[in-house]
Amino acid sequence: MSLQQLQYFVAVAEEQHVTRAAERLRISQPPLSRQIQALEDELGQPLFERRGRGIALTAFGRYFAARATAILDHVASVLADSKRWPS
Amino acid sequence: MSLQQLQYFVAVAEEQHVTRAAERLRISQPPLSRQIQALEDELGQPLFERRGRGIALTAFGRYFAARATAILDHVASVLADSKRWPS
DNA sequence: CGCGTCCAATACCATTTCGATCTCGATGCC
DNA sequence: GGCATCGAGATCGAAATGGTATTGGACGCG
Repeated sequence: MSLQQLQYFVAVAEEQHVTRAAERLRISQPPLSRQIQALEDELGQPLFERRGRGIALTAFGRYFAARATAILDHVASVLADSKRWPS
Repeated sequence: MSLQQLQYFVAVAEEQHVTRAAERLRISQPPLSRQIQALEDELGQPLFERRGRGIALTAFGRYFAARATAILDHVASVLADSKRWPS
């Protein structure tokens, strides 16, 4: 699991749409799909249901999105602190 | 910044010794040194003072170690939850 | 139905990143 | 001074990541 995967996942979860999330992240759609799959494999849980057209978060996906966002916020706050640190 | 860099940094901070930390992490010493440098570059702050022989945490390094540990704990707890999730 | 469109997944290749080995420079100890 | 220790630098091979092209399946519309 990587912070990048968390960022990718949160983007997809917010957009509910892989292609749009990929555009937002400035990458192309296939690598994004693969990172999401890799994350699901590692977690041992599906994050999205694959519908005919598009995707939808599972219950676990909703839980995980909340936790992932919290972690990313934590990271962002530490990064901001480091910029403000009295050197 | 990556979770791996945080793990690497915490190991070095705990060991206060790059080579021992590398052994604990099951990698070799040079890549570990480089990851620490990359992290310092990104943070814009030195995490360690390079002494003649060995290293020592800076004040910022001590602060950052605490935050990094918290983030890693958060990640570990989410991972553990995902294993326990009622599928 | 059947065709076109939309969307994610797959296949394949290029590039970047990461780790291992070897070596050097600096420092402390005898 | 000579030697051991420790972190940093250089170089190479392996793994991970991203891009392009394409496929496969589902929906909408005629």
